[in-house]
Amino acid sequence: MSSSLTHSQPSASESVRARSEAKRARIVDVAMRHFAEQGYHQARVQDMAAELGIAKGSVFQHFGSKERLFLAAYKRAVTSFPGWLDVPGETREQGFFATVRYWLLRTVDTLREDWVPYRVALIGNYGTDLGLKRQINRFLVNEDPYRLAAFVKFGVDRGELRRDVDQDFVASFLDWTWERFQDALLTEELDPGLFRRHGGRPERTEARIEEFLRLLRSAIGAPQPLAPPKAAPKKARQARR
Amino acid sequence: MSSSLTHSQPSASESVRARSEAKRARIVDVAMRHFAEQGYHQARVQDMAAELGIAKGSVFQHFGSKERLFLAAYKRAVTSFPGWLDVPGETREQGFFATVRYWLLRTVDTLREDWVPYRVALIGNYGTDLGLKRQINRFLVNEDPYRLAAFVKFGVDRGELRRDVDQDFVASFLDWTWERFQDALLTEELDPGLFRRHGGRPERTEARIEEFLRLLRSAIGAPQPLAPPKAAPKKARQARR
DNA sequence: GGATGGTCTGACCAGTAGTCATGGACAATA
DNA sequence: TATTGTCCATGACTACTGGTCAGACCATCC
Repeated sequence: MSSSLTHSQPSASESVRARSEAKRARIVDVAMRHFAEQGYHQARVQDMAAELGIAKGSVFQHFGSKERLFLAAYKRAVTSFPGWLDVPGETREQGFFATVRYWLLRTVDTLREDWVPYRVALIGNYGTDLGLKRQINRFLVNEDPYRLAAFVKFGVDRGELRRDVDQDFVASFLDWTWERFQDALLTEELDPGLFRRHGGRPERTEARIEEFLRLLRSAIGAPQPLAPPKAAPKKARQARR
Repeated sequence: MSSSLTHSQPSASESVRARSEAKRARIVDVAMRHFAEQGYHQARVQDMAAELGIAKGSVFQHFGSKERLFLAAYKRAVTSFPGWLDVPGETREQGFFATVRYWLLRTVDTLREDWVPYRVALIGNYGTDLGLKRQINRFLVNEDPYRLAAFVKFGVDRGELRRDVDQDFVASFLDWTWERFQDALLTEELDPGLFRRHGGRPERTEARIEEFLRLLRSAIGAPQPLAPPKAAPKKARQARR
């Protein structure tokens, strides 16, 4: 990116640089909120500048275009999320699907505290131009911010995931279903009507999660995970109406 | 809007109505192409009007806003697609997953002939505002244009789908995975780089489809599709195709 | 012919992303 | 302290778009 590291100027250009960096960060902060609250197209660069107490032109001087500003906000939002394997050691020891469950349960709670980054990610995934989406995708492919690949490898190494299918494909499958399910789950309270199923009662959330995990395990789990002599768990069959 | 249907005037208001309808149809036709080629935001209402040889104002008179114009285009695109069960009787008899395979194979070919409706659908799903997406979603929920519910019921009735999970949830799961896989598959040649996996060789398409079907069948298929005939099948390890 | 109602028009408006010449703040130098 | 040069903030400005509307236009109906 920059060549600041080659020169070891102590304070001069360094502080200037830090100053500029700090300003960029402030702008991105405000931009995230605006994008999250208004959506990409409704958000006004002018409003962000006003809130920051700076001129609109400054924003463009720093980011060049609204698209790139959003991209910066998107990247910050996504990189602020933890990776798949950033779970308590205890959960990690319980394995792959326990980790998936952990995140599903956790995300619902986390969301209530701070939904801004999630909303920005959502907008990046569904609510911008296809051109922007292409750049977003490139970022996701190159950076793998959630460390999905390592997570799948983790599952395979533990023998929890099937090996008769290309590992990348398993990762994709997890990615697809996880993302859509999470969106359905989260937007249910955050933005009702945005995704398919509209009626779900919130108190059924945990049951839905277990249902999802069952399907997911069937799909990508290793063939016989429950073969050995477990003490016959009485599978409650009350699911059917 | 108008109360023409209450009066049974034969030709007068009827022909006017037809005329108006025809014009709307022409506009939607052109709009579809423009949206498909340029994307939602890059497409200019002015350009569409110019191509049609009419004034921009007329477009707005008929549709009120660009959003509603796109919505009309989207609806036409989606309803132009066949439903899940609109397959040759032969395929239908082969069952649920054979039908899924049929559509996966078929869509790739169909796309090359006419990619406009597909592109419009894609833009509706990923490349507009969240507000528009909400309306799109409402349409999909209310109309179920692909007859997904009936298709899933078909699979359940045939005993090909598992019954221990809510039927709606199975439908959602199929919807999610199908859509993402299809997008990945189709955009691979149509728009490389739009979705996650970028490297796939086109000649591997059929293999990928079989891989997908295997995962899908594991996820939502009935537990033991190959149990009955043999006396004591020893837990077949190999997933049957 | 004249009245009537809907349709088309294009000039017009409001509002936004993006530009740029200007000027100021600040650090390095003398 | 004065000078100089670099970078950045500024806000007036442009280009262009979606959207509006009063009136022209036109087909139908008395």
